[in-house]
Amino acid sequence: MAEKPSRRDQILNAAAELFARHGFHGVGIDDIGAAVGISGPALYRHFRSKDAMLGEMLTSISERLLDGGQRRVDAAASPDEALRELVGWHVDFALDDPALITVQARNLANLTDPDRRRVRALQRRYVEVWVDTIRRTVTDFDEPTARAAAHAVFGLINSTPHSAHLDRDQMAALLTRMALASLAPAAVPS
Amino acid sequence: MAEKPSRRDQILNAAAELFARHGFHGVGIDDIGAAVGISGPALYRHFRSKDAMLGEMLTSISERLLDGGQRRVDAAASPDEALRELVGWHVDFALDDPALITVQARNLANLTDPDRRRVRALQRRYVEVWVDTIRRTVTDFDEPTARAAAHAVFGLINSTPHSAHLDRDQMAALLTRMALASLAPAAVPS
DNA sequence: GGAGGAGGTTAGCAGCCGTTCACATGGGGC
DNA sequence: GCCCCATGTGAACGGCTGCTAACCTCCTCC
Repeated sequence: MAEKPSRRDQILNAAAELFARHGFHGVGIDDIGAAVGISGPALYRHFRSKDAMLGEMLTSISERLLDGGQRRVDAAASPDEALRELVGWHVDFALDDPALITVQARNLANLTDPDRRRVRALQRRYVEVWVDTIRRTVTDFDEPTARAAAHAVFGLINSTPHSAHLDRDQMAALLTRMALASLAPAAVPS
Repeated sequence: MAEKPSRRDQILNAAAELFARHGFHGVGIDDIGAAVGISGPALYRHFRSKDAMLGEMLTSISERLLDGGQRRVDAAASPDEALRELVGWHVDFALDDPALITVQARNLANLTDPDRRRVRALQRRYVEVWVDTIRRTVTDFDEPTARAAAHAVFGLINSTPHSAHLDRDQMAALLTRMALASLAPAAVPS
């Protein structure tokens, strides 16, 4: 028997979709309700506020990203493999949950202060995993450069939602190839 | 004598900064006014509406991107040079105007229908310039793949605003290197 | 079979926000 | 010197939106 998603999760999924498409402020409480077949204020039986929905959404994404990434790096046998695993992990995430990735990339500013602090902290730790892994394979990057490179790769991979012209597998292959190529050590013209 | 920016342009710049930081709906008319030292409704002496500001902002960015890109490609002597020029152009743009790039990447959804159509059309033409250039240098990409690759490179380059840890020149060098590497023909393991 | 809680409904309120209005003012051309 | 238009102001309005309130209806469990 497949897991029946709880009402909370239904709501969160629908809200993520809407937030991704129209932006946090562009979506009304009634819209979210309508998307799950109930209407407006019924949402308050499940969440304290609209802000709370965004907060829960973003902290959960950030936690999943961080510990999935950490786990894969820990399990990898070599730095190169770690990097490939990390790229694969992020690509899969972005392709499987484009709405969540979009919301996370765009709507940090709409969080409550405490929520934002929490999410920021998680994101920093995730970036740190990337920075360490990158520096173990691309030896000519100093730390700030590696950090900037990590953000650039996120941008590359997270671009997914804007172009659905390829099927999932082709897209995964393309993004993986491009991401790894962009992080390859500088080609030294002999 | 330096160009004195017209009031309109002052407003547009301030609004771009605010839209980039808080999102279109997260910024009030009064906020924009305050940012240029006038207050609230005075803006209506210069723009018909808040939507009109976003509309003008995005069409002007899209036009500048398109014809700068087109010009550089036309002036290039070889496909490889054309691609390098295109990457350099987009990188410069993103680094010089991070707010505009951010707004363009995130706030398409907030445009009026006719404005959105206009901007979409311009963006499509810009992407087409990239697709053609990419396909002339990376011969193993079919058209949909090249289009997806172009979007991915935009994501990579537009990630700029999220990481200001490097100075402009280093950042430009890094982004250019990564973008070109990500588009290099697939390394065939001999 | 009656009590009660979970989850839903509609009506309404309060605050915000884009926009308009009536009015001030100051610098240039006749 | 006067007029007038460009530019700015504060007050007010109307609609939208997040949230609360009051009420209904099952389903469950003793």
